[in-house]
Formats: sequence, structure tokens, C-alpha cells
Amino acid sequence: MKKSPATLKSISATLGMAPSTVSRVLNGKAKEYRISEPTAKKVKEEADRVGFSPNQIASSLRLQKTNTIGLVIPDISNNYFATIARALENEARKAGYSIILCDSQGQTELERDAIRLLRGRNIDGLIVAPVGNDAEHLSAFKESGTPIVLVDRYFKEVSIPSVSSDNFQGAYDAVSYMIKHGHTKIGFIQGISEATVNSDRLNGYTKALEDNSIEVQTSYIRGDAFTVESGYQATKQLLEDHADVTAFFAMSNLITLGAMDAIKEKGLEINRDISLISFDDELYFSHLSTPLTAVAQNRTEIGEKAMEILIKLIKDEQVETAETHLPTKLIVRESVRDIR
Amino acid sequence: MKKSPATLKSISATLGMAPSTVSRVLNGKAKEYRISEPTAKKVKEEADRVGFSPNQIASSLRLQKTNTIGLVIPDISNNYFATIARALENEARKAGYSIILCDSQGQTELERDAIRLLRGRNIDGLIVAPVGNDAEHLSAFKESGTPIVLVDRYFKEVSIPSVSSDNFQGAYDAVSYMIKHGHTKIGFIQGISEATVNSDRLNGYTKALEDNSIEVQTSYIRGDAFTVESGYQATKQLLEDHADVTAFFAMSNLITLGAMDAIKEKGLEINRDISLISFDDELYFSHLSTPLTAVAQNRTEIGEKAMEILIKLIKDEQVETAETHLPTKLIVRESVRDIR
DNA sequence: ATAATTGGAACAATCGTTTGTACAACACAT
DNA sequence: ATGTGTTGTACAAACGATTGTTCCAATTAT
Repeated sequence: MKKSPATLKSISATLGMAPSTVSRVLNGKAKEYRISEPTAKKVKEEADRVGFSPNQIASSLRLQKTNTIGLVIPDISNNYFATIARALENEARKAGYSIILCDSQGQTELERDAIRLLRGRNIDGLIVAPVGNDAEHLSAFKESGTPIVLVDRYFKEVSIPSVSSDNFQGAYDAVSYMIKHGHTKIGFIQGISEATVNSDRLNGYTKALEDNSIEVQTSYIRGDAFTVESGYQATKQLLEDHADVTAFFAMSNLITLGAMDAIKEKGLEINRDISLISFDDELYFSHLSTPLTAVAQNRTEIGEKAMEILIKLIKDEQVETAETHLPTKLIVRESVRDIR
Repeated sequence: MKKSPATLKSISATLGMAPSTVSRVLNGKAKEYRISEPTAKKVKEEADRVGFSPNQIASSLRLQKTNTIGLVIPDISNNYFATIARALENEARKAGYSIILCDSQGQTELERDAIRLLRGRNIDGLIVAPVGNDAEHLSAFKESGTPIVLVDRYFKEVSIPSVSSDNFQGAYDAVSYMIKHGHTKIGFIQGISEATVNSDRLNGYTKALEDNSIEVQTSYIRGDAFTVESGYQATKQLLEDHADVTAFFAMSNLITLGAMDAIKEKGLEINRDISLISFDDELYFSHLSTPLTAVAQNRTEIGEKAMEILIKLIKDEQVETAETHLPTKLIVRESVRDIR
């Protein structure tokens, strides 16, 4: 059976006082409201005795503040998002906020549902790693007045603060590295082409090629989702259509996994037969049959920064930048062959 | 600026009705309380017009039910827990519950804090993947009357429903497989020796050896945490102390990673020089330099089952079993060499 | 002695929703 | 004309914490 916990009322009743007195003592406002020492002492003792902890629901209702932050991500089982989530949770906790986790499973519809739900739960702020290209519901949420910060993805057309990697530079560095090792026919295995993260990376890829006077072949650009399956199909197709491609640049950890599947299936070996760089690093990359060179994103910092901005917004502080892009780092391992 | 959303009161005011009428219509209790068709229609239209959505906080306070479930896990960035979390979230959402995520970072103290916090938030139920050997705070929580279900770990001494893998059988199968391939000197790289999951696996290991008349060497049993570092140290030490060990059995995905580090560092190659099986499978295991044989746990089902039990408990339904153990599956790849 | 000040604590409203009950209006039967 | 029953809705209390205000009594000032 459910035991009903102590309340301000129950404590005040046993002490023969008013709830307001008890509340003030426990909120450290005894001085301010001239509550005598002996009274305060009695209250504290009784509260300790019954293990009082204030009902957050009641408090939230009264104060119009839930100390709760909504988090909507496409897939918590994707280590990239999970690591960001961990950082977010950690920062939130330190600042006295709890996280309500919603997994949108990569579906805009579920993302929309989740945001609706969270609004009903009166969250103080919202962090979203958006899935689609549609930001309608996001800007609508912003209009409601509750702070919102995006992670990973961002939208050019709507001005919602966002934190992500410097996708252009990260891609530029990786492709430059490939070119330096003699590669000119480089497949670009992308996610969702309309996504800004994707086009920024594509721009980095294009710029690196152009800076080295290499013509961009649009037929080298394949793929339509940030998934293993899309990575697999795109890589497989490209391998079949253009056997002369010497290197692949995969736009996410999952796409990389799919690309590796396709390469393996063709009986090719990374480095020996084909080169590969992954945008996004994983713990196990160094243990692969060919340790993978990767563009490491600072996932933890993405989370920390996003939460920092959100909390500032909640506190009504000014936030300087709309889009924050954190530097990436090219982790060189053995998956790019020198074919000069 | 914050826009104040529509409330029952604001709607009732514009319609010149009582809040109770509006509430009843919107909760589908119009018939029951004999509210006329025209009135009901007006209410619905107005609610639609202003995009009314009921304040969950107020509702929770009144109904003493938050439709919220607490989740405390050691590390959301560990894919094992993240995948369980995804399943939990998914099931919870379908049943109308939201998840408050708390990462205990493998520390009992943070786990305790999280549970205290969640209690204050009046969660309807709690799921914990406990970190330590201390279940005091867990049984204390249970005493409060709020349902609680454990995942991954469990405790012999306290009767809290739990869902995890059949650790004994999983270990037994894996070790039997090794023995069948000629291994008799098998290192057991464990996590926390006091944890029931660990001792159950150790029992499976021991039983498999005994069933094959192989003496158990306690010096082959190493390690003290479910971490990369512990896996690394234990494997390294064991390799140095007993060069005659031909195989390792690692008790978690992270321990496996540590073991691989140690093996690589010694210049050894998995399969050729040393065999390895991981308790817990990972997506990338098939892409490793030597694809890893692993005991696959049904993470998704662990999550689904746990949530199913929790929701039954919340609804005050009877739950049959205290401890649920789901079958594991040995995924044979190439990391065990046949040395017969 | 009366008025003004201060200390100490209670009172009451509020947050928004839910629900048991009261109440007014009308129809119908006696 | 009086009583009974029905219909449709409003009223009010409750959930628990918070806070502006009020109130009483004791002290100090006039």
C-alpha cells in the first residue's frame, strides 16, 4: 500500500502551527518573516523526523516552474546522441533540472508528438536533435515563449540557437587529408541531403576538391539517410557504378557501419583496396580490422554547451550567438591509403 | 515573452460557463454529467480554437498521478544501457508515461541522490539498473509504496522484481563452446565480484568447467569493475602471470574493449594467439580485426519486459515472477580458435 | 494612559484541474 | 396547487506549496 508522505500541512498540524510558517522556515525565509528561533528549531526537527521532502508537483504548480527540461533525440541507442544526452543530463542535474527523455525514432511525427507532450508537461526548456527538414513545429514551440536549443542539426531559415560541430571545416580537413594522400575520386556517402549539417559537410568536401583543382562529380554523391541501410546501399551502388572511386567519406557513424558492410561484401579490404573516413568517431574504431580514420566531434562539449545556453535562456540572460559550431579533430588511423 | 496558455478557467470565462463543465466535456464525461449537446459543442470548438491542452502539473496534483516513470542507469552512453533505455522509453510512451532520465555515472551516491530526487517528483514508478552491491536505498524506496523494477542487476537478499539475462546459462554456453574447441585454461575477466550478475556468470563458467572435469583455477579469475580500464588491467595482468592461458571470457562490452586493448598491446592477435568471447554483443563486433564471438543479450526485450512489469505493478495488477531471466544467444564469429 | 511601533505567527488566496454535490428550471403526476 | 422527478449547469472543495496581507499581543514612545 502507498504511504502518504509528510506534507507542510501534516507537519504544521502536529506542531500546531500554520503551513505558511513551516514553509518559510524550510525555505530559509525565517529571518525575513520574523519567525522566532525556537519555532524555527521545532519545525526543522519535525521535518527531519518525518523525512519531509516538498511535493514538487504542488511547488511547480504554484511557482509555474517545473525544473524540468525536455530532450527529444532521434535515437538514444545511437552512441553519438547517447553521449550528447549524457553530457546534457549531467549539466542539467548540476543546475537542478531533470531531463524528460523522448526518443523520436527518427520520425518527424513522433518528434512533433513529443514536443506537444512536453509542452503539456510545462517544461522550463527544450533540447531537440531534430530529425527532418521541417522546422515548423520547432519555431512554433519557440513562439510559445519556452526556451529551445537545437543540437546536432540546425536550420538556416529559422533562428533557434543551436550547437553542433563545425561541419564544413571537419569535412574540409578530412577531404584535404585524402587528397594529400593522392585520392581524387572520393565518394561522399551522405545522410539527408536537405539537412544543413549535410550540406555544410558537402560544402567542405566541395571546397577541398576545388581548392585542389579537382572537379566535383555529382555522381559520387550518394545516400539519403543517416542510417546503416542507406550507407550500405549508397556505398554498394557507388562501388558498382564507379569502380574507379578510391575513397569514401561517410557522413555518420551509422553510415560508416553500412559502408563497411558494403565494402566487406564486395570482398574489398579497407586501406588495401579502398580508403574510408568516417565523420564521427567511435570508441571501437581503433579495434577494427583496419583502424578507421575519423572526424571526431566533441560530443560532450556539444551537450555541455547546449545546456549552458538553454539554462541561460531560462534565466532570461542574453545569449550571444545563434549558431555555435565546435571544432572537430581529424583522428588519423589507418584507413586512408597513400596512393601518391 | 512567455504567453500564458489557455486554461479551463479562461475558456469557461469566454464561454460564460463553469470550469467544471468545460473539464467534463473535454474529458468525455459530458454524457455522464448530462451536459447538453450544444454546450458540449461550444466547448469543443473553443478549446480547439485556442489550442487548449490541459496543464499536466495541475492534473497530477489533483489526481496524485504524474504519468511519469523514473529511470536510473549507470551510463546512458554505454550502448547496452542505451538500448535498454530506448526500449523502456518506447514502451512507456505507448502506455502514456514519460521517462525522467537520471545517469548515476556508476556511483552509488548519485544513484541514491537520483532516487531521492525522483521521489520528490512523485513518479508513478521507477526503473533502476543498480550500480553497487548496496540495495538498502532500493528496498527503502520499495517500502514507500511506489513500484520499482530492476534491470540488468538484481539482488538475492531483497525481493524487488528484476529483468535481466540468463547469466548462468549464457556463461555456461560460452565456456562450453570454448572447451569444445580445446580450451581448458580460460581467463574469466569479471566486473564486480559481489554483483549477482557476475557471480551467476561465474557459476556458469565454473559449472561448464566442472562438467568437463576441468579444475577451476581461481587465479584465472580477475577484474573488479565493469569498465574498460578494469578489463584492460585484469587481462594484462593475467597475460603476464599465466602465459599458458589460451582464452578469455570478458564479462561486459566495456571489459571486452579493455581486454582487446591489453591483447593488442602485448602484440597478440585474437584467434591466432588468443581466443576471446564477450558477454554482451555489439553491432560493430563483426567488423573487428577478428570478428568477435559473443553472448548476445536481448536488450530490447529486457527493456520491454521490465516496463511491462512496472506498468502492471502501477496498475496494481499481480505480477507472477520476481526475477525474470531472458535467454541469451551465443553468436559465433571468429574469435575462438580450435586448438584441439 | 493612550497611541504608535514591532515582533511573531496565522489567514487566505493562488496555481489549474477534477469531482461530489447543490441548485434552479421545467415537466409531469397526483 | 402541491409534490416528485428530470435535466442541465454551477458551486465549492480538494490536491500541496507559496506568499501578500492581516491580526494579535507585547513593547516602546508620547
